[in-house]
Order: sequence, then structure tokens, then C-alpha cells
Amino acid sequence: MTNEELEAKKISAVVPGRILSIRKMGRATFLHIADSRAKLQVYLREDKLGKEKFSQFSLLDIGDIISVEGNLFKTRTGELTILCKSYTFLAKCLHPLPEKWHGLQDVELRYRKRYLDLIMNPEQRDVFKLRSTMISHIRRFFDQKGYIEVETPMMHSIPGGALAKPFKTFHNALGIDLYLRIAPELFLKRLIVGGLEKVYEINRNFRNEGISSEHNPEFTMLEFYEAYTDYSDMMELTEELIHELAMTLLQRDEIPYGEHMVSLKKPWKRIKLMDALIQYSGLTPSRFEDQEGIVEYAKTLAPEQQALSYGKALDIIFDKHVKKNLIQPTFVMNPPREISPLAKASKTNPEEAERFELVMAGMEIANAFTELTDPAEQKKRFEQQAKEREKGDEESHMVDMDYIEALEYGLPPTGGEGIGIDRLVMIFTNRKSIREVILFPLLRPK
RNA sequence: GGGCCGUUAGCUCAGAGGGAGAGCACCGGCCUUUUAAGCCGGGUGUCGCUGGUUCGAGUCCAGCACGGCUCACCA
Repeated sequence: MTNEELEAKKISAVVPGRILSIRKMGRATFLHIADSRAKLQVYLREDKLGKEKFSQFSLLDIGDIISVEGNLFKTRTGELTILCKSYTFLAKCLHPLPEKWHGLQDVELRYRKRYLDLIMNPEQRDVFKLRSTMISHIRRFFDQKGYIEVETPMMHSIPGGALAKPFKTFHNALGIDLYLRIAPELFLKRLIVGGLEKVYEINRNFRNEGISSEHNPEFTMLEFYEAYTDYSDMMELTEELIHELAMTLLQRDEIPYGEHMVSLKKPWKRIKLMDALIQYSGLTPSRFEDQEGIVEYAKTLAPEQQALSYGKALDIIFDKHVKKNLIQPTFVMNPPREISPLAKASKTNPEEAERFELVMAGMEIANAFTELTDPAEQKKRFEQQAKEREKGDEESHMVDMDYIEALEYGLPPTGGEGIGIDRLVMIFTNRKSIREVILFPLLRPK
């Protein structure tokens, strides 16, 4: 539309926004204001506004929030602009905003004062908008399949469902220790026992471990469980979910991540852990037959680990040498049963678990298995874990007799999975650090 | 926790033994279609903190704090 057409229509508007720039030109002033969706130029003229109101404008600063009323027109450079008939002062910004050319660069300040990051860096807002949209689409996806969303306790008297160190706290009235949950898994499976046969939960988990570009102490996990399915069904569901999310949110199924292009075209690669180890670790197949040798080798990779079992050694070699090579989505299947205490053993090889980890862009994105339903077997596995715990492995499970009792009422065959939402958002937004996709990542207080 | 790097004005940064600086922001003046507006004038500071070396430390050394990258553990 040309300026003549626009002015002829006399479109009047009231637009609120934060002042982002001011260009004073004597008896006229241009400024840009912005709200969460768009930026608009405002044109103030002394003759349109009156002398008093015009001179009062000099009290305003960049960062202040005002509301502008007037008609739309286009300047000679073609920019849509509102000719200000009147303005209302709404909020004062007492601090100068970061500089307009470079914005706010300092990563520490960006995380500590995320509001400034969001004001100055519109692409940061887009990251969090995408995150929000992703989560609502995940809800829609599961709701349409007949799943129900549930909320299970965040405070556990026995932390379970994952191999991780918990945060500990104390309840005064009950006089008991409580742990922030490391996973909702055992509660969700109790619900399957109760007949809620398709459940999911999207919520925070807390793990008292190191902080890195892929780890925040609190992170968001999607977990879902469906009765009468197994881990193969979970693989298909995962492909469908993530592919659909990409098509809906990004309108494509190939996503740039760093120097790589991650293709989500189905079907995704499936490989057994042992085959992945042989293919990527640089060790010959015969080396893996020497179990003691493998354990010794793994110890050189992770010197802080004390007693290493063969299964754990394989896991360490995988994390160290294999994972980073898996850029395209890959289901790494059938890890050792001994490091999968909640998963059913494989029918074809009882030393393996019916379990997979989904690796993408070198990061573990999901972990799923055919759930172990046998209460006696589960009890044995917990007891084995408890022994590891006594040996000093703080990440082993405690024995959860209440969960065993739930299993004794009959858990139908069930497939279950957890997907790390933060990491998925990282891939979808091409961000290298998990802190870029968490609004307020944990930092040491200054 | 280990290694490497960083921390100077509100923001983005330069300064690497001897006057604490630039641009933006801010303050004052000029300017009625500008847009990284322009022109004139103004520096607003615990150089992260604490010690040390030195006649003299933003600069060299040590310790500490916070952060980044990376390794280790985890998802």
C-alpha cells in the first residue's frame, strides 16, 4: 500500500510498547517502540502534539513504556509509522538499556538478567516461544492418542526411576527426609497398574550432579507410558512425535545443528549397542570378548570410577567414544541388562535389556524400554543395585518396596520412555548450550 | 572437581610498568520525514576482590570470587 492510500484510509491506532530508540530533530522526534510481537516507528511533531506535551517528551528515556495514539502513514523511505496524536506514559525504566548495536553480549549477564536479554535480543524470545509451542504440541500429540497428562510427586521419600544423585531436603511436620525427584518413572508405572493405561507427564527433574552445556540441575523431562506396547512401539512413536514436531514448528525435517544437518526423515537408524561400540570405538570385536580387558580400558577413560562392571565399562566407552559420532537420530538398542535395572531382559539374549537410547547431534535425547513387570525380578535387581550403593555408587537405586508391592498387583506389559525436552529444544533452535534454552539456568549467586 | 581463557564507564570494547580511554547510552545546545540521523559541548570509573613485587600496578606475581570453553559424571 502506498502512503497516499494509507493516509486516505485514516487508520487510527493505539499502540503500547517499550521505547527502543529516539531520534530528536528539533520540533520533531522519531522513535521506535516494540511490544512482544513487533516494532513500530512513531513520529512526534510539536504542531500535532502541542508545545507542552511535546517538550514533556524529553523526560522520557529509551526503555520507558508508553502508549501512542495516532494515524498510520508511511515515511518517504516507506517505513510504516504512526503519527502521534497523543501518548500516555505507562512505566519508567530507571536503568539505561544495553547498547543498540551489539545488544547484551555478556553471557553471564544474559542469564542473570534474562529480562534484559529478552528486551534486547529478539531471537532469544523466539527460542522460548518455540520451546513453549513445542510443549503444547507434545501435549496435543499425546492427548490425540488418548493419553492423559498426570502430575506425580516432586518430593520422594525414596528417589527412583533413574541412576542419579538426588537433592535432599527435610519435611518439618512429618520429620522425614525427602528427595527432589530424579525421575517420575516409578509413579507413572504405578498409574499403569491402576488402569490409567496411557499416561504422560511433562515436568522438572532434579539431579545433584555437574553442570555443563548439556546439564542443568533442574531440567524438563517428558515421560510417557503405554500399556500393551514394548520398546519397538516406543521407537515408532518417538520417530512420529519428533518428525511431526519438526514439520509443525520448523516446516522441515532437516535441521541445521552447528556444522551438521540433522535429518529427521523416517525411519531412523537402529543399531545394537555392541555393534555401535564395534563400529565407532576403534576397538576390534575380539577386544570385547576380553571382559577384564574392557573394564581395564574403561577405567583409563573414567579414572574416578571405582568398581566397574563389564556393563558399566561398555556404557563408559559408548559415552566417551561413540555418542559424539552419532549426529543423525539413532536408536542405540539393547544395552547390558545390569545397567538397566528397570527394563525387561531381551527374549533373545537375557544379558541384554529391551531398551534403547535415542542419540541425536551427539546428545542423548531419550531413553526407553520395555518395562520390567515381574515383582520378584525387580526386587532382585533393586537388591543388586543396593549392593552397588553400599560399595559407594551413589547413583544406584535404593530398594523401593512400595513399588515392588504395586508390581505385585500386576503391571501389564508396558513400554515407557523419557525425552529430554531441553536438549530437543537445543537441536530445534541450534543452540550449543542448555542454558540458552532454559529461561533461568542455575548460576552461583553473585 | 581438573585444565585453559576472561572480568576496565550502564552496554560493546581498546589500553600490556609512568596522564583511565573510544563508540553507544546519559546530560546541555541546534535541527519538523529521521532510522547505526547529524552538528557543538560534557566522562558519569572501587580497572572483579585481597595481598605482594616496584620509586610507581589497570598493566607483573599469588590467592580468592564469578563466568566461559573443555575434561570427568549424568539426561
